[in-house]
Amino acid sequence: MESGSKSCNCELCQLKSLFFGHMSVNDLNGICQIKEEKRYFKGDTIIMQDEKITGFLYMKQGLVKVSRKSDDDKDQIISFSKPFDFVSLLSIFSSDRYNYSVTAVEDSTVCILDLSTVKFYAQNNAMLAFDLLTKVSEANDKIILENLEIKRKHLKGRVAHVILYFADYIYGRNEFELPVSRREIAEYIGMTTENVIRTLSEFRTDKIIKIYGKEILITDKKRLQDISEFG
Amino acid sequence: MESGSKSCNCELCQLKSLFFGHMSVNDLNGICQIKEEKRYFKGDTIIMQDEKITGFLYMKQGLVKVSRKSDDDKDQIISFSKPFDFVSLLSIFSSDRYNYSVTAVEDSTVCILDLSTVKFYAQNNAMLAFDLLTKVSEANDKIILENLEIKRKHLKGRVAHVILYFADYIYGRNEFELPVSRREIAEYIGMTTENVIRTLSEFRTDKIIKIYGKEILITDKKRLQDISEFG
DNA sequence: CGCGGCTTTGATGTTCATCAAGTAAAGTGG
DNA sequence: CCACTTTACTTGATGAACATCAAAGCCGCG
Repeated sequence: MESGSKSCNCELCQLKSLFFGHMSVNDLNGICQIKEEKRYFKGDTIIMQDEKITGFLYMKQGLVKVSRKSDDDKDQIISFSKPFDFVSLLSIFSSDRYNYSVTAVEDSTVCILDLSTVKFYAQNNAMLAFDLLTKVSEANDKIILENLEIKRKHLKGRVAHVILYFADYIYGRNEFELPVSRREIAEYIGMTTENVIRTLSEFRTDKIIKIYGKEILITDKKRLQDISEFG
Repeated sequence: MESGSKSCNCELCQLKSLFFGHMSVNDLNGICQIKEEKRYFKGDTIIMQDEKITGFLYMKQGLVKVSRKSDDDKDQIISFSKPFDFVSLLSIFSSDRYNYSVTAVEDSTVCILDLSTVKFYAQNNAMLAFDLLTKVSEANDKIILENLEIKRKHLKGRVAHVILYFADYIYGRNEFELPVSRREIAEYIGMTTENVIRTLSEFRTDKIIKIYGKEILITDKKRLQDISEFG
């Protein structure tokens, strides 16, 4: 079923099913021909706030932060997202410019399709559009729920929550290297850098975690969960 | 083109274009036959968190709050929404139960369609699915941006922001009756009821607003905007 | 008429931001 | 490669912002 001239492996991509499970092999090849796979290094900007939206992006690998710079020039981090979370979905169907920036916090690989092409297919393939609808809805729900969760906690609970977020949701283990700076944690939970540091130090003093620079090791998970839940 | 037995006026509804601009007259009549128009009074619960999602709702008239009760039994208000904001879109395509409650804060009229029917149409009508995609994306974007805006402000800025939100966005005039209690404002901006009241009193003392119970009159809008922006 | 919820104000204490100062780490240019 | 600059991290001291507690008035409703 090789039809195009360019080598194309989208059919084998494990992410195919997420959006394109309901596309014909022909259409998939059509999309595949125009895709561009791009690699970003930690710190690279993938999407810049206020830029015109021309691409449909999805992450194959890595970790990114979604953030927004407000009028007073301060960054607020909206979410840390890994593959299958599809952060670029945030405003591509509702705006012509990005409301948020996306930055790699770990080396990341992204597939880029031409947005108008994807829109064209979506407008002609109800199942594809419906799949996108589901994904957009899921991605947004996750962000809103997570932000509510953080909002109802105090400083310590928020910091505990973030550590658990990385341990359980992002890495799936109790020892990991923090992919972000103390300041970025602060921008995420809406507290100051100093207080994030102070809280981490306090957790260390209380033997809840061990810290070696960016390395975090959770030694008393139960306590951490209690603090997150409220304490 | 009268085909059904039930009287049906969806074709005349001004909201038709929002979702169903790309449906055939026949399909529209099909949907219209099963629609139920329902009236709610101030205080009524329209959607209950954790309930099974069976309906596709949209507001024709009124004002509602979208809120979530957390584990510790406290309410957090996510947004105040008026017609065309389509709050029920929040999780109907990503979850089988509601993540949020919706409550009328003014008398409200809502149209209810059977969700599985709407899904069926969406899965067979790409333009309809695409329209829904746009709406879902818009509704979520608005919520996320608004919450970021509030998050970066302090108490006074938040209260000022809420007053301006009602004045400019909801009512379009500088004199209006607050549709919500002080406590609900507090639940929305993430502060205590006492401090919301204190701040309102302070604005009154400073001759920025006048207060007669629930009636608010903005007398110094420039100041209020400055405080909201940051002061 | 009395009860419960909403509103208001004051007093008090806690939480958190800010300021300051210093160390460590990492990038930059000669 | 080293001096230099910048950025990240850390801790302490102080004061501001905010929550909590308490008490009382108000209003609607059974």
